[in-house]
Amino acid sequence: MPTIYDIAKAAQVSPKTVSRVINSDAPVRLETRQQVEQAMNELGYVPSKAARSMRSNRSGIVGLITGAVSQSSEISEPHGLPDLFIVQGIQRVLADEEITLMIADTGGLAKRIPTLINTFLQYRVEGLIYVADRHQRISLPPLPQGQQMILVNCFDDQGTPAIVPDDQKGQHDLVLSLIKEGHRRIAYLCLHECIATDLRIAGYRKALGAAGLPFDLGLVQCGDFERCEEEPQLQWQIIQSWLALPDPPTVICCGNDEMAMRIYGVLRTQGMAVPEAISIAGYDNHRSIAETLYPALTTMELPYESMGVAAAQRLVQLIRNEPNETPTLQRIRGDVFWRSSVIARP
Amino acid sequence: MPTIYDIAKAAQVSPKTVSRVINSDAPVRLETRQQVEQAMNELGYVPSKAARSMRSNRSGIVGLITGAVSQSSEISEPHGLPDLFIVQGIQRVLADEEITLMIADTGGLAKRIPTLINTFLQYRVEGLIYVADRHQRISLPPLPQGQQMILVNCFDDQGTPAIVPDDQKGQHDLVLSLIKEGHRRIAYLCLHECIATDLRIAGYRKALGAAGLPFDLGLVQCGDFERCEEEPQLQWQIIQSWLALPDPPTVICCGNDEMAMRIYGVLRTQGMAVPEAISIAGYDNHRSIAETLYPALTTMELPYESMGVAAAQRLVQLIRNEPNETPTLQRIRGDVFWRSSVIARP
DNA sequence: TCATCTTATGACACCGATGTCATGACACCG
DNA sequence: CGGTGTCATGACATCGGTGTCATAAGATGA
Repeated sequence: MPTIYDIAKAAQVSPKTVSRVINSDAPVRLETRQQVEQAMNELGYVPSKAARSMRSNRSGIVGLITGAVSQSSEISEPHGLPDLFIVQGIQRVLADEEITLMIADTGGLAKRIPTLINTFLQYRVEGLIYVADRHQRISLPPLPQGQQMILVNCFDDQGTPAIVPDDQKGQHDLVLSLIKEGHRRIAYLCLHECIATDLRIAGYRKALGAAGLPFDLGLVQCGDFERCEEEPQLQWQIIQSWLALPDPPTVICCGNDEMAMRIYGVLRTQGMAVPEAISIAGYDNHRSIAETLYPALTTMELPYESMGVAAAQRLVQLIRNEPNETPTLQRIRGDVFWRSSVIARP
Repeated sequence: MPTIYDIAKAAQVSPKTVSRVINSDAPVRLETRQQVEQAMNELGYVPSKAARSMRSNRSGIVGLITGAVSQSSEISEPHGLPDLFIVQGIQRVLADEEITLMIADTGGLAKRIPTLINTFLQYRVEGLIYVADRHQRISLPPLPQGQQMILVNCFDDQGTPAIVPDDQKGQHDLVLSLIKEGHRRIAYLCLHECIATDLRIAGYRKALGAAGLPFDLGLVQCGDFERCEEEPQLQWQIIQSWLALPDPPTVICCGNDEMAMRIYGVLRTQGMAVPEAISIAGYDNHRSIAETLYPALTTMELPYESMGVAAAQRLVQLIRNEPNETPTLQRIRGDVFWRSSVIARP
């Protein structure tokens, strides 16, 4: 691979002049420039980032740590929307900023994180991004002074800037949409106990309150049986108990789109049509499910892509040392995606 | 960030001795070593890969180009198994080899590829991997002499080493499994015309032939209507026509798991139970669909993860200049995943 | 005891870029 | 015509490591 010295020799100028042509940071005579450019083309010159970043102290690299890439396949637990979508958003923003993304993967093992961070530090990354696979509280090892970091889909107690989904507002908005369509009895088959579930139940409750509807504790049940064999029966028992109520629900909100997909199966096995017999709503807007299901699923977007965009933008701000007034914990909102699994009620 | 010079000063040795401690490539007196190590710990020393790779000419980086990260969200076309799983496999192997992965994304625009390659060359990557989103023939711009590259899920005419799924064998094995379970009339609702479809139809046909069953052209239909509004009706028309045959099929193979999921909906809307009325098989083993559907879907694995592993291993071989006798085009086989959407026939 | 070898360490150049400063050629101005 | 400023270019040091070679101290052997 040729260097500026090779180019300099070929173009009969000094290496520094070649550098000037490359960076156009000082005037170069047209004729000289052309000679240099010709030499670069002929020799197939590609500048070395290593040499460059050594001098300039700017690597142009951001490191991203995630369990996304390998987690889902090693651990067979039910997974919601793949956090890959977060990476998408990040990637898009960084590409525009001409920053290269290095991705490392924990493989589901948190203990690998310090090693991965160390590798990134060796490359002198200008920023670090940690992406969690679900909304959670975390604690990462301390970083060198001045090393920027952003947390995505998680937060810590050290005041590291963090981007999380607005789960409360999300469930709130979804339930409000259902109420607007005439639903008055809204059941909620939620996920297991976790931060997202707590926030969403709070949002569900708040929406009911805002519409003057009573909060019926019996209409909120955990429908997450970790895909055990009896899950369909257990879920059907819950639904049956709801249907047996004097004032049964007209719509079931599911903890995520995967659960909604399974509920489709359960209901149909029992001869109940969606949405004619009962409406179903999901959560995540996991498009490969929500759009593909028949009928297509009404759901609340888990705004992973937007979260990625927000995270990258904020990191770029930090790197550029631009002032920003964003609170440490930044909650990102999603939209309701209205599809045919919910029908309006008179 | 401290350098070896800072460490050298603190430990009262020369920079070269610090280097020797780090690399343990020459004997260092125990006492000296401890002084150096203590200084490194106290100052929080992290070696600079940039400086290192400049001297040693080894970056420790492999570049990966894919449309995976952003494609699915920008382009709303039906997508099969996310090629992210390929990246998983690659990641796992490279992590073991202490190689760092840089990921760049075309954002669905092929014209960005030369720029992305150029960025990687600036980092002096030791190898390049191009991952396509579906099995296809491609053509990439020429690389500098000696630059190693591997194609995954695609191949070219220049003899670049390539890893592709064995689509023919895949459909063949799936159909053979169905035949073993007593199915004799096997319909195939395939995807639109493409390399994978051609190979799979060939495999389907070969399996029938091997079992002495006739190949009935009428039982192979394209069921891919690009998610248009009328898709369910159009699919139902095809299925109806099959059911009206004197000897109707007992199982429908779908082009992929997403199509199978939609067929579930169509059949159930028409009051037909899966698998009691008719069995369904998919393709891809897209686990978040196949395992979540109710009943769970029998399907052929599209071995993306294995392909990633194979690609990374082969690239490492090339980088290390190890001899290998693998053919240019390496076909990777998957397994049949037998679940409850297919029942045995007497 | 002296030549030879091994061990432990340092001096110095170099990898490929860029920042700083110097220099020569002109143009411009009074 | 001499001083000043701009343009175009080059010499040289530097970033943070590592490869090469030199060297001093101690061990080994005939």
